[in-house]
Amino acid sequence: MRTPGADRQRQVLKVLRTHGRPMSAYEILNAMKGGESRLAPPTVYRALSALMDAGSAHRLESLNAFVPCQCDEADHTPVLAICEQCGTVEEHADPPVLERLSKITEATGFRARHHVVEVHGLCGSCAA
Amino acid sequence: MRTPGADRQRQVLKVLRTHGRPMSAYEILNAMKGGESRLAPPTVYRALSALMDAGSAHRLESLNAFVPCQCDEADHTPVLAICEQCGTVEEHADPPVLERLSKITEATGFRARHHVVEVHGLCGSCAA
DNA sequence: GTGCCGTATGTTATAATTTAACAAGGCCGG
DNA sequence: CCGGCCTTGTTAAATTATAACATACGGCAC
Repeated sequence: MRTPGADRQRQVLKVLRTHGRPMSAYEILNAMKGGESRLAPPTVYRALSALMDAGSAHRLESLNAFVPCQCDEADHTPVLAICEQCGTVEEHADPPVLERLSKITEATGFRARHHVVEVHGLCGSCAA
Repeated sequence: MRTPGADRQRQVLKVLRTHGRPMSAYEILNAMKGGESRLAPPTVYRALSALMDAGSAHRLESLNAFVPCQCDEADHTPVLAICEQCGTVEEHADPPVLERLSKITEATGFRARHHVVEVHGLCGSCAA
């Protein structure tokens, strides 16, 4: 299996959007099992993989969890702000900071290809 | 168990430094088993945890792997450049970029506490 | 010293996450 | 129709991480 079904992708994206917080692959799996009894992890992972390729979902590397993309831009590397208390994730776009990161790493001849930027802290509500 | 033994910590750090590339916890475990037959994952994870608290090791969130800290500063959040080809990791310090990340996320009232910044690409040797 | 308590350490077992490898179904050209 | 290929599904297992339980060590009251 290579290309995950477009229907599956939509289904996963819907679950992610409904939930409103980062979800682990198994949380997604269980949410989807409600409507369909037989469903295995690879199905979910493949759909997630396709969604991420399309930029419709992001993976939180530091949490092993996934969120739907919150902006509409197709291709972008987000800065993700993750609330340690309530789990909400805010998505920011900031090309200059990515540019800067590339510059820093290129000091040694490194060729930057992809950035992972996650900020942990407290969201406005939880910090108040 | 709370505090991992200082001896264990040194042992883990030595393995990490000897290896020269990111290691998974289980790679560390196996490397240590060479000299000592009975050794369990929690021992390694606890030592790693203490090393990271001390800033002597870093976790690569996007690889689920660990590297020894390459600079001497005690407390710092590194920018890690990870070569996708050969696996080497270069460590950079750049407070301004972290500052900038905090600024960006604080636009919504977010209070930044900890940054995860990893750049994937090709190191100088592999890009050549 | 001896017995008790708390901290440090170790181990077993299992949970959670991810992927490899195999199997089955459907569509298209011949 | 039939054979191959692309898509999808499933089983099983590898990898990563932690909870919960068990043990040992060391000080301190007595």
